[in-house]
Amino acid sequence: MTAVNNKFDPGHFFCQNAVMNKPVQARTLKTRAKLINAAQAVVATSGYEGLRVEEVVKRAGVAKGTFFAHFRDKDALMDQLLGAEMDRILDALEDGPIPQTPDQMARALDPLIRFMTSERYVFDVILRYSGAAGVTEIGPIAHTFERQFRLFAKWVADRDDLSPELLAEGIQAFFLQAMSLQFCALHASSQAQARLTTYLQAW
Amino acid sequence: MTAVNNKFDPGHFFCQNAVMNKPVQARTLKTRAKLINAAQAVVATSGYEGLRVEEVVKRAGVAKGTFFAHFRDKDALMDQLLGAEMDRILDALEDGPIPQTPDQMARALDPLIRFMTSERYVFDVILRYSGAAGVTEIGPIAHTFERQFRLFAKWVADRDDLSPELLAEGIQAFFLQAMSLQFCALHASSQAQARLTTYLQAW
DNA sequence: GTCTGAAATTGACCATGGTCAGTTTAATAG
DNA sequence: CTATTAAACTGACCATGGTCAATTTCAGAC
Repeated sequence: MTAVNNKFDPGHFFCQNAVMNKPVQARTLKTRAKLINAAQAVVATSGYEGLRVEEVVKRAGVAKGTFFAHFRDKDALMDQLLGAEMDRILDALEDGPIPQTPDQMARALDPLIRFMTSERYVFDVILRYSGAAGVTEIGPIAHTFERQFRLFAKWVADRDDLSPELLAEGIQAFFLQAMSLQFCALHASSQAQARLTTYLQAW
Repeated sequence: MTAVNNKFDPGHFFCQNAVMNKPVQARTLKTRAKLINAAQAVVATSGYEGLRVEEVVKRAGVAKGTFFAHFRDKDALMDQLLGAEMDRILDALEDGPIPQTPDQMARALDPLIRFMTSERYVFDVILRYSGAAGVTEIGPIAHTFERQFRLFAKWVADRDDLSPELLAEGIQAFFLQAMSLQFCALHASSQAQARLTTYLQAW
């Protein structure tokens, strides 16, 4: 978890113009990497919930203002961190075989469920960013939801009663519902995966 | 919207013990009412997004500490305000006739959809509180989700292919999905109500 | 009345995310 | 090499939610 290979696409934030090559200084990438690495180190010891911007900049050896020159706000950093982790999980998912039964589907989604519900705060941020806020920018988390959607659509491509897109949106809805209920006092007992299986059988 | 009839059940917060009658001073209720009224006044002029605790206590004429003696945190106040409003909408919904078609259902839910998606911040808080955080306390918003659930179950009580409970959970999942996509950059164009209709037809 | 303990209230203080005018650094022109 | 200029960086400062030891108010006992 610490200092993993950075697959944080460089220049994601500052690429407003695809045509003219941006004069991105090497310094910028270095600082950015320092911030991300510091953040991952903090997460490794304190969890996402315990992430403090002050701590990140202290470890990265930069000023607070620098942080906000690289990330619009703390949530934007979370977006990067969580998005990257979810991408890793989705990579593995896409490599695996296509699940055939609802039970297999729910089981395949287990790693994603575990991560997304690992902390209440994590789930909240993911939900908040699952549909990108502004039309201007679609962040890493929102992208993973697109990937999810396409993956689900692929899983049900051979069903002919409903369109794969509609079925995929349905699966996504149940997927989120199953996880939401994990945090719900009224339904805390039963597991998300089991609940998801039930939904998918009906769908 | 301003200074409506207070249906904020008094003593909801401090009733830890159902047996021994609590010595709740009249002063407490009065302060509490002042805070709620002040909050509603602020919301009426600045919206939920513009709600500031400082502003509320200033209008209520109490100190900041008093606020937090009455509400665990700012979100707890939001829970009360939003829960009360949603209860009002649900009251009207329960009075009306039972919708028969998916289209009628989606149309009936329109007032609820409008309110819940009226502000991004509102939707975020509602989602966060829809499943109460701790088992110890289930707040007003979580209660409205229970009401929703029971209402949906009543709407589909005569279907015999699946249990009303499962169907109701499904409707709730689609209901939230339809609203989430409202805020999503990738699907901003189509309306939540139309999307919900599509889901319900398939369900 | 007044004494007493519990409940309610106060406001100075803290924690933390976020801002921005000013400074430093680096790339390019001459 | 120096001047120029834009990008990157700095850190003092602000905004706002939240805390808590000290104070005030209230209700019941005498």
